[in-house]
Amino acid sequence: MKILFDYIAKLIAKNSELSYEKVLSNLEAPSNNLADIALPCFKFAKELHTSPVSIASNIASNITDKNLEKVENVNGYLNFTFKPAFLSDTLLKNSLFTENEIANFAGMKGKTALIEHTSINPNASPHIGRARNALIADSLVRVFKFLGWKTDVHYYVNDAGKQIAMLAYATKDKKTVTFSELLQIYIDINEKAKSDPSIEPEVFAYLNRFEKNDPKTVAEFERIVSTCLNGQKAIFNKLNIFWDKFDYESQYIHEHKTDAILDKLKGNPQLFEAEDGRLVLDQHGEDIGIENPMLVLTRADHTSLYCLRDICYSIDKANAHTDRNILVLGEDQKVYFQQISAALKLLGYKAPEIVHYSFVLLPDGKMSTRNGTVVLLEDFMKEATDRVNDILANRNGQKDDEKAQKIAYGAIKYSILKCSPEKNVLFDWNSAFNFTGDSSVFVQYNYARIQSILRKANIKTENANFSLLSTPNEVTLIKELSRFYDVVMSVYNSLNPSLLVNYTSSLTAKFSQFYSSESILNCENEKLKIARLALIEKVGIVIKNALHLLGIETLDSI
RNA sequence: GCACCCAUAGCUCAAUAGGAUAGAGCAACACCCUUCUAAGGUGAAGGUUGGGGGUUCGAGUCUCUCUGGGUGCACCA
Repeated sequence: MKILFDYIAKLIAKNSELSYEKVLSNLEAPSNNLADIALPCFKFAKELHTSPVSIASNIASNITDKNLEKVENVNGYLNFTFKPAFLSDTLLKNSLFTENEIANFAGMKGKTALIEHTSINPNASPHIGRARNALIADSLVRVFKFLGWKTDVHYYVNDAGKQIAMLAYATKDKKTVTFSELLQIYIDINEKAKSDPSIEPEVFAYLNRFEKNDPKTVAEFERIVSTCLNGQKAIFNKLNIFWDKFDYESQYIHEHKTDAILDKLKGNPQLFEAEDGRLVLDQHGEDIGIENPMLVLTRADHTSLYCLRDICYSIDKANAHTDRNILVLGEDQKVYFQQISAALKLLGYKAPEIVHYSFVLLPDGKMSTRNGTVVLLEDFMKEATDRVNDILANRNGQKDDEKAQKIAYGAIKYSILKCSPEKNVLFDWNSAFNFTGDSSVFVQYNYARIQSILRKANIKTENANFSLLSTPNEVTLIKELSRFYDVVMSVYNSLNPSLLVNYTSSLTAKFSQFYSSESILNCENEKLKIARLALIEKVGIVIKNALHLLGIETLDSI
């Protein structure tokens, strides 16, 4: 579409007193079908001392162009409609569709991004709320890679916390521990600790021995953490989500890395020692949304607390000196992150760019790992796969695990990524398995239709004449197709993958409408047939790329 | 109590850095498979964009306020 904006801006600049730059920055591509491109003239009214309507109609009457079908004033909007043949040909020849084209054009090749995400506590199987973190971040990683970036994806493993101590304590007499039983063990020990006051001190004794690097305790912690982390990784890997590096919180304890930070803060007026010896950062005056912003860095004995280790970790990440440093974090950590950011600023480091997301809610309220009111990601994955497999058996006469997984996992990702990150997502088992309408299945299904047609046609499309594509359905589809690059860039700029879901959905709907109203293979005109085949080939490429950026796979047949 | 986020059709969500007639899907209604995959398409129906004020030529979008939901508020991670 950029190329047409440029075309119109030049045309207007030549035929009016408005400058090219001013026009270009005010042009719009209306989503209604009143015009292909429009210039709202309201802003120019003061400067030109004329009404928007007369500005638009004056310019309209000045312009004649062989590629335009219509130039008109509609209530102060200067509306341009291109001849369909020109529009189709120009857009299909000049828009960017492939990874190569887009990465080359974007001009960001070789830039580096460190992205940390998920980083959930290694205490249980992840629930679908946590999955939101991984899905959003993974899509961003894919977008950065697509644009030519080198990404370094990190996972911060909180392997030194009270919850690990609890699990270590609860499993101390067990010979083996499996991933699947951890959640129940965690729920049980939390329940038990409520009524048995002797447990808590024992747990803290565990934690204390761990921090003192007692080999036996460290091994017990490690057993829990590795069991859990491996289980979590396996689930995410099934969803094609991977990390480059796992950073362990315990290194900051065992290697005393936090000491350097305390040294650096020594003498700083914001740092003070409380009566009992704790080291505290007074953050009054910083832009932090709580009444009494204090960040407690250490215990009374000056051993580090989580936030100090987190600051240390953030500095390690900052010292990687990547072009961008991004962190995906739940909304529950907003204030905490503000505090960490302020502390980093004080120490002379830049905080990561942050992407917050809201929680997934169940129809009866919130999820809670401790109470066991959660929907586990792996349960959701399994149930969805089974249901899709049943449908496949019904349609095709046989089950197909590989297809079922691609479809089911796609549906999960699509439904979670569809919502804007700042909004709560409502998860409902009753409507989670709707595979019709606005879902990834609809997109995958139409992709399969395209591939089926291309297989049957088996014709080379290189010499296609795009100017033959002029029906309203074709033009609408082509306009939508040409937006792909802009959408990828919006996701890059806003760090919001839901835009890509909307686009994919809308592109597919437009293809589907074209498909049902125009014949492709049975098209009587051979040249038109080739042009249409070339068009759907490009639609297929964009759908495949768009889904790929969401972490969703395509199928050549369903 | 204070701070931040959210509120759009019966339900789940859109609305391209304020722009024209607020769009999809689900559910409910009427149609369309001798035709490229019907997990599809077409039509009709569904809205005082939570309430009230303000800014603007123009507000779902910005602002103030009220209501309701989410999240958080020093020695947890």
